[in-house]
Amino acid sequence: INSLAHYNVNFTQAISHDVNLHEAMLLYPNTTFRRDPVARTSQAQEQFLQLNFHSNPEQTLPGTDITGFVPPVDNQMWNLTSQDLLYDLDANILDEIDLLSLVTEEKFDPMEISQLFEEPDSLNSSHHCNFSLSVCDEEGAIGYSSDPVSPHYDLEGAVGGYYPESNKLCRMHQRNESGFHGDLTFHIVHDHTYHTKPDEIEPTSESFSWPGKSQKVSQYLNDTHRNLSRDEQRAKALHIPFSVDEIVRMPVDSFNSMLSRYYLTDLQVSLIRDIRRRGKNKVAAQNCRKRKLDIILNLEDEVCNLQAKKETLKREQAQCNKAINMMKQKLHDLCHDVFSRLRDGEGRPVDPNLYALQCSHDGTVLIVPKELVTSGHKKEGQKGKKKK
DNA sequence: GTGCCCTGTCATGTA
DNA sequence: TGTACATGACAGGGC
Repeated sequence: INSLAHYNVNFTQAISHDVNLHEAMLLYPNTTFRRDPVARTSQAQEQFLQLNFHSNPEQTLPGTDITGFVPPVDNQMWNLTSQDLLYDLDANILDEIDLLSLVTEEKFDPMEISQLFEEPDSLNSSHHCNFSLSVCDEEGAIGYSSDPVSPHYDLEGAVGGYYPESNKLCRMHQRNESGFHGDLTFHIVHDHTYHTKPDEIEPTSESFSWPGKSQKVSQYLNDTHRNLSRDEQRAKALHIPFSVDEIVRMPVDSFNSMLSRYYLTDLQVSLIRDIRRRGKNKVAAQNCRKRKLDIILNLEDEVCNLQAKKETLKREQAQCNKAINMMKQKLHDLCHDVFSRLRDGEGRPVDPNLYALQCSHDGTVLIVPKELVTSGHKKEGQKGKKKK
């Protein structure tokens, strides 16, 4: 604040002259680039898609006189303004894209990146922002500045002072604990975490970090350490203002509406579409495998059932064979008993080797010479061996 | 080191 | 034509 007063900065000139891209974002009535992070995390997607329209356009349109947004020298007012103005005007998208290309490389080398961050030349050159206030952003800063007396305000990427080209010059700033850059006039800490859950952002005692290294690198390592999916890491690195889950589950209408309403770079749109495609396919693959497993299990059950049925049929067949053999034995015994009682006309026993018993259709039993029986059987057998 | 299993991803086909 | 879904094939990681 003191520096603000001290330098007597004309924000109107600063914004309107040097920050065309974000000025356009601010002046565009339908811009959805401003979002309430609290609402984002607590409201349904259909709501956050329209968050922008809940706000009074006049409040979001500083017009040509941004002094209305520049707070008086009042800490509280400044905090409100920094939240209102700077939170979602994330000027680091392209910055993040560049970093993403580093962190998503398969051959990503943290040491190489860390060297980039450590190089004094790159640090010095990074401050050549094409910005009247010549400040650089605190990338990946978590949460708003809670220090109302902090005299450091970073307007780049906040009020909209952001050129992609200049950003390239401004990226990769070494950060320190206080977030203070010695040659910076203003420093506004704003939230790049969007909707991400606090536990995904806040470092824990378990997460490791490299002293002196960029929070970005540390965050990447933390993300990896926490097993964030690759798409989650990509989305976070590219500041995609939606969670992977939201992107995947979003109805197609809402999805298309989101793509058209929100100011998204081509790379962001491409990533979002890839995330959605991969997410959908991941679920489909899971369902497919589950289905295949169910089919296999069902087939195994069916095999078990058929095997059990086969065993039952085998047992039934054995019982039937046993019954048939018993009946044959009874028939043999019965025939033997009958022939033992039979006598021919001369009172002699009938030889069972020469005669056989034959049942007619009317139930009468005849004693037939086996010659006739065998010849008759031969005849029947020649007809088709149907009767035995 | 190797094999198996699980999971994510891609390519392709279908509705 | 775009989208969702299903599925085979492949790769990578874990055990």
